[in-house]
Amino acid sequence: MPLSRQLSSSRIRDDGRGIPDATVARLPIYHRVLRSLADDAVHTISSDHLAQRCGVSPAKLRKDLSHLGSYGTRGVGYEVDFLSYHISRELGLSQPWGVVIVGVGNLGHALVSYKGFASRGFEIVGLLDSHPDVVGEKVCAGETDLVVQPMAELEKVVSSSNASIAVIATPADAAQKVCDRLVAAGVRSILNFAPTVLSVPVGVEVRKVDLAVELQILAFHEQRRVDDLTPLAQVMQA
Amino acid sequence: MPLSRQLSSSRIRDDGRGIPDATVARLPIYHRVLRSLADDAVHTISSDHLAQRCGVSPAKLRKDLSHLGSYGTRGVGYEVDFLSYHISRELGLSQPWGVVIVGVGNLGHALVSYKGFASRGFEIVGLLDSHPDVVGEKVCAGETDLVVQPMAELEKVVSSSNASIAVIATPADAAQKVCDRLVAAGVRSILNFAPTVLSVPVGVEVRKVDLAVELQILAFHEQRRVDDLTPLAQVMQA
DNA sequence: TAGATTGTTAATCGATTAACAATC
DNA sequence: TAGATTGTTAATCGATTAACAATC
Repeated sequence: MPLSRQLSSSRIRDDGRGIPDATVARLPIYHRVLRSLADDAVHTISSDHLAQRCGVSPAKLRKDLSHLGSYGTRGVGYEVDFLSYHISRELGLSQPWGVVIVGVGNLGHALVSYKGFASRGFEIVGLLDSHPDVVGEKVCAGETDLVVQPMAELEKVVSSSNASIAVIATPADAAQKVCDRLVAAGVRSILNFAPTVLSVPVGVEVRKVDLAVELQILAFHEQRRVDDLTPLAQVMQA
Repeated sequence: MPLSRQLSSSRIRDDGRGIPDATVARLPIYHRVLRSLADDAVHTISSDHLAQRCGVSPAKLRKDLSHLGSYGTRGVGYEVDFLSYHISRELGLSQPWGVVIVGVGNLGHALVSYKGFASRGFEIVGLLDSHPDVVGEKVCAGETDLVVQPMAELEKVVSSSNASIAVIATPADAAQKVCDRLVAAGVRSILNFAPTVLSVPVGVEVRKVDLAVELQILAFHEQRRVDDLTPLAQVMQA
C-alpha cells in the first residue's frame, strides 16, 4: 500500500469518548468511495467533492473525519490513500475477520457468493444448517470451497475456525436458539437477518437487517405521498 | 379482522409535522410483535411488556405510539388487534404494494423467495435482469410464477404492473442507470442493495441496505473490544 | 376507592449544520 | 501574498429518557 506520508501507529480518539455511532456507520461509505477514487488514480480530494460522492454534506464529512484525527491539509484537501488507510485502520479492516454463516437457505447462499465480503477483508470460515438436504453441500466461497456442516457442529466450527462474527440467516423461530449457542461459543458480534428481536447478554453486539422492515418504511412514505396528492381528505376533516 | 372497538377513519397526526423518522423505523417492529402476540391469542398488553418484546424501553414505545394517536387505555394497556390495526394503517400496509425487482442474481433470487414480503402485503409483480442466461427463467414468487424479463422491458413492466416500489439488486456499476430508468418510469420508492450511492431527484425515497457495511460496523466494535482487552498499547503511549 | 398504566412534559443527550478562524 | 480548504466552534435540531399527572 503506497502511502506518501509517514504513518503514525498511534490511534487518536478525539476526546477519549470514542467515535459517535452515527459517524462509525458512515465510515464504511467513505472508505468504499475512497478506494474507488484510488482505483481511478485520484490522489487528492476536497471535502466538498468527497462529500458529494458519498451523499453527505461537506460539514458532516469533515466533522466525521475530525473524530479520527487530523488527516487533511488545509487549502489542499485529503490524500486519498492516506485517509483511506486511516479509516480502514479505525474500522478494523487492516486485519481479516472470520465469519460463520448459520442458515444456508436462499439468503445464506446469496451471502456466501457475495463478493463484497471477501474484497473487504471478511473471510467466510464456516457454514451451518439444520436441514439434511443442505448439510454436506459444497458451496463456493471465494477461493476455497466450504461444506455445509450440521447444526450440531456449531460450537466446534466456531472455535476451530476462530470466527469472531456470525451471521444468522435462519427462519425466525430458530434464531434465538442459534444466537444463544453462538454467544455461548464465544461469538460477540452478530448480524441478524431473521425477523426476530434477539436477546443477548451485555457486551454482545447485534446488528439487524430486516428486509420486510425496509419495504414497510418505503410503503409508509409512498402512502404519505398518496395522501398529500389527495388533500380532499384533509378538506373533509376541516 | 376482529376489532372490539370502533375504528375511526380519521388519521391523527400529533402536531401536524408528521411522525419522526426514528419512530417510523420502529413501527414495523411493533407491528410484527403485535401480530405474533395476536397469533398467540394475547388480547391486551402493557407498554412494559410490549417494549420488552420489541427490544426498546417502555418510555420510547409510549412516546412512539403517542405520535399515532391515543390508542391505549390507562390502567389497562393496549388492545393488541386495535393497536396493530392502527400501526398497519399508518404504515400503509392496509393496501398491497407492487414491487419490481431488478437484478435476479443470488440476492435477487433470495428476495423473490423470501416469504416475509408476501405475508406483509407486498406483491412482487416484476423481475428484470440483463443477463441472457437469467432472462426467461421462471421464478416462483408466492402464489404466481414470474418470468424474468429482459432489461429493455423495464419501462413496460413498471407501468403495466403499476409497481410503486423497486428493489435494485444489480452489481454496483449498473445501479445508477437502472435507478435513472426506474425514476423516469415513475418509481419513487427504491430499496437499493447495490453498494453505490444513488443520486435521485428530490421526492424520490431511497433506502439502502449494504451487507458489507453492516459487517464493517461489527468489525469496528470487534476491534475496539480487542483494543480494550489489551491496555498495554495505552500504557506504552502514556 | 386503590392500583395500574397511559400520554405528556421537561430535561438531557447526541447529531447536524453553518460559519469562520486557522493554515496550507 | 492570495486563494483555498480544513478543523473547530457554537447554535440548532431531533431523539431519548425519566418522571408524573391524568385517568381507567
